[in-house]
Parts: sequence; structure tokens; C-alpha cells
Amino acid sequence: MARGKVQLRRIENPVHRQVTFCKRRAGLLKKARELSVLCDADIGIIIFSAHGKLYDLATTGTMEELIERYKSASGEQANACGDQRMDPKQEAMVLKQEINLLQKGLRYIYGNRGNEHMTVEELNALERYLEIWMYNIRSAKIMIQEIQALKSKASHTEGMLKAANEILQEKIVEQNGLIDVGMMVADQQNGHFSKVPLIEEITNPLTILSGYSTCRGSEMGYSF
Amino acid sequence: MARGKVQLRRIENPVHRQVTFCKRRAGLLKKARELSVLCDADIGIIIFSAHGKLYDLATTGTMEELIERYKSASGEQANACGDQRMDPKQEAMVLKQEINLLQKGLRYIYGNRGNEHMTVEELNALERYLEIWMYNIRSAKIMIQEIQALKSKASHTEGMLKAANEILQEKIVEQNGLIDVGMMVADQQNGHFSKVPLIEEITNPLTILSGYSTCRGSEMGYSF
DNA sequence: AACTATTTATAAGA
DNA sequence: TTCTTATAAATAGTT
Repeated sequence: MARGKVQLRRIENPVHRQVTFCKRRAGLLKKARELSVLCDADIGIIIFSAHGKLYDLATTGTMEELIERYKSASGEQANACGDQRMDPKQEAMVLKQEINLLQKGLRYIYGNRGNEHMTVEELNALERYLEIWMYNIRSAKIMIQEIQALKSKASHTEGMLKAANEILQEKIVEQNGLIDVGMMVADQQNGHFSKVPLIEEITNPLTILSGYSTCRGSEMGYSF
Repeated sequence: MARGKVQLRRIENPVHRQVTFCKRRAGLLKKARELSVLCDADIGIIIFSAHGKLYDLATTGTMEELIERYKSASGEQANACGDQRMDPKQEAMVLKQEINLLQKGLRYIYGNRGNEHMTVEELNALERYLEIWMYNIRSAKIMIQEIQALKSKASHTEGMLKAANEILQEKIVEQNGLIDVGMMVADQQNGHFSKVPLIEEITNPLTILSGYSTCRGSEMGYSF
């Protein structure tokens, strides 16, 4: 791409080929990381050099997880065409990745660092998750305060308590797009939220944030 | 890359994000095809959009074949490298406890309040707990940013690596007291919190940074 | 979807 | 290899 247009065919000179391979491989991975961050995508890249050496990149979790997700996703591409939502399987997969990353991250930060390592990519992802957690916890605190206020006022009447809860429920949905234990997914087509059946017992609060672009941290305008 | 430099962070505007995703995805796949042809490499790319939609590319054969090849190749790498792993069981236990409590609280807040009841005292406890988590997460975020900064600065020279680690050590020591405060576990019986001793001393952060350069040949390694 | 003004990526040279 | 630099490509913001 410089000092001469390049023909789209195998570079015959082995030295040139090798140099180009290094440069372009780095470029490709960089582009992938950028795309992943900019657009919130999960990307896996597998590169085998002409000599069979493996280079890989997984912007989220591990390559194995991505491969598993790929297998289920590609298998289901045939049937559900109209539905853009993530199916429960994928959802669970993403969740698992997030949980693993968070636990690893916390262990890494608070625990014995000598034994675990994190890539820059993992740190970046962890940072994003933490932002989201932060937001959710902040919301939770506000909710608690409101609940307490309502309880002290309405604790005597069963009816009032119910009413209060309903109001709160609405408020939660309206205010944040943060949902009933997070089991909603933003439908990109119309910008509304649709409910998704709860898969199983909630594994942990990360459930709230899996896949919901609306509650991403910096969008909410807070900072440290 | 045009009409304005782009920041390496998630694009907040959903329309922009979607457009950029399309453009850059196309660009990435093109680059991959070029690299494959020019340098005789076999490349597989898996992309999951933020909404779980799958895009993929396999320059040679099928993705399944590439995945199989990847598995055997990466397996060899792991064996050759000497895979060292370890499980901090106690840490995981504490973590799990904390996560469980937070989860219960969030389930209560966001979820089916009709079925679960919390006393005002429990709510108070939960609120305090959330404060602690917030604090921990804030600290974690800051540390991550510092670690990232140090990593980018320290990757070149040994001297800088040492200096960076010293700074990091100081930061960790500073954080240490705060973490200590933060590592609390809820006593599920009475809804109160009790302090739990820090599990172990934080090890020398030198190991953190030096660890990165060694075991990550796949991304930055230029050798065959 | 097209169109540029710019930023990036990079081929060739040192 | 690594750096420099002239150019080709990619693409952000706009229409």
C-alpha cells in the first residue's frame, strides 16, 4: 500500500513474503481489536502461516469459548432467520465468558498476582465490565433507598406495599432500561426492549449486563 | 481514519456504531483475504456482532477444518510451553460468597420482589455492601488503567520495567488498606457484615509485568 | 449508498 | 530487524 501498488497474488520473494506477513498480520490483528472495541463485537482470528505456525486472537474470553459459540451459532443460522435476538444458548455462553473474566479479573486484582496473567485485551474487557457493574450498583443503591423510603411509609398496609412495588417496577424499567433481573434484550430493529425468558437460576449479577447495549457505562454519563 | 481521528473506545451512538461495524468488518475481512493470498496463509475469522449475529471467513477449506487444525496446533503449543495454572480455592470461595450476596440483593431489587422479602436492616446491610463493592470496583478500574499504562510504557526496556513495577508496587500498597476494608463478607444469618482477613499478601508486581512478554507468542511473535 | 478529507497501513528503501 | 517515508488504502463524517 505504499511505494507501489500491490498485486493480489502470492509474493514470490520469500523475504518480502515474510516481512509482509509480519506487517500485515500485525495490522490485521490491530484492526480486529479496534473493531471489537469500537463496535462491541467479539472476534476470533486464527492464522496459520505458510509454514504452519499458529497465530491467534480472541477479543473476548478464550478462543475455545468463541469456537463453541461459533458452533452453536452457525448451526442455528439455518433455522431462525427473522429473529435477531441472541438465543438462550448464546446468551448463556456470553454470560459464562463474562463471569469467567470478571472472576479472573478480581482474582487478578485482589488476589495473588504471581500466578495469573491477563492480556491487554482482557484488561480492556474487564474495564468495560467494571464500568457496567458500577452503573448497575449505583442504580441498585438508588433503588434501595427508594424501597426503604416506600417501606417506612407503607409498611402497614399490604395494598400500599404492592402499589409501591408496582411503581418501583415501572420506574426501574423506564429509568434505566435495566430490567427485571436483566432478562431483557434491546431489539435493535425498533429500539424497544423485549422480554426474554429466564434461562435458569441467575448465576450472578452479570446477568444484568450481558448483551445490553443500553446500559453500557460511559453512555450514562458518569465517570470516576 | 478520515475526517477526524477516532478514539479507541466503544462508539456510543448506535447508528454510528452500526455503520462503522459494517465498514470495518468488510475492511477486516478484505485484509484477511489479502494476507492469505499474498503470504500463503490460512486464516479463519469469527465475528459476533454486539447482538450476537455471526459473520465468519475461512480462506482455506471450511471453518470447521480450521478449528480442528487450531485445536491440535494450540494443544501442541500448550504442551510445549508448559502450562502452569493454579486455583486459589479460598479466594474463589470468598468471591462466590460476595457474588451470591450481591446477586441476591440485585434479584431482590430488580426481580420478583413479591416472593422475596428483605428487612430494613437487610436493606441497610445491602446498601453498605454495595458501597463496598462500588469502592472495590472503582479501585479496580483505576488499577487496571494504571496497569495498562505501565504495560504500554514498560514493554521496551528492562529499566523501565523495573521503574514501572516500583510505581505499581507503591500504588498497590496504597490500595492495599482500602482493599482490606473492602473485602468483607456478608453473614447471611443475621444480615450483617463481618470483616474477613485479607487472604494473603499481594505478591511483587514485578511478576505481573514480566509475565506478559513471555507466554504470549501468538500475537506479537514474528518468528516462524 | 456515495463522496472526500484525512488518518492509517504499509512497500520499499536505508 | 527496525526506522523512515512516499503512497496506497481505509474510513469518519457528510450529503
